[in-house]
Amino acid sequence: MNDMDRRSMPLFSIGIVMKLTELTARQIRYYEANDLIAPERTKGNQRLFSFNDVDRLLQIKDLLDRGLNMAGIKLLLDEEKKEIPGEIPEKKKKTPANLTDEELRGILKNELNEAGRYGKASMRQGELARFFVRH
DNA sequence: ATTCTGACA
DNA sequence: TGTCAGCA
Repeated sequence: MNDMDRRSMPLFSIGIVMKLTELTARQIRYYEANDLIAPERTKGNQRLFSFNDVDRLLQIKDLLDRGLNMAGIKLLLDEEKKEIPGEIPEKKKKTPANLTDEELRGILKNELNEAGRYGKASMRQGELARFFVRH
């Protein structure tokens, strides 16, 4: 079994994850409800989180502190997820946590334009921005 | 003792 | 997001 498999192995109860991330059970469940994480379940329906889930939660916590709301975080995480599966990150690929607030704004702006081309086309740029980012 | 879902004086 | 209820 390789390291990647280990990182996705279901190991921790929500109680342990709470201590590891300093997030409340309410928050953790809320993020799952919004598809930011997808922890496994035990026979008894209890959540089992992997190292990846914990990292993801820490990432979410950081993004939240930096002003992003659920929608904005989902956009970033979804993109990051579709980048990693492909090639091997040669150098130091930038994860949302490594981005400066300005870079973050830049990326979000592009995401906004993209989103604008689809479902949210009716919303004006400004409104869309406020929909994803606060400040 | 823990966690889960649903709901809101 | 907190918190309480009623289960498993």
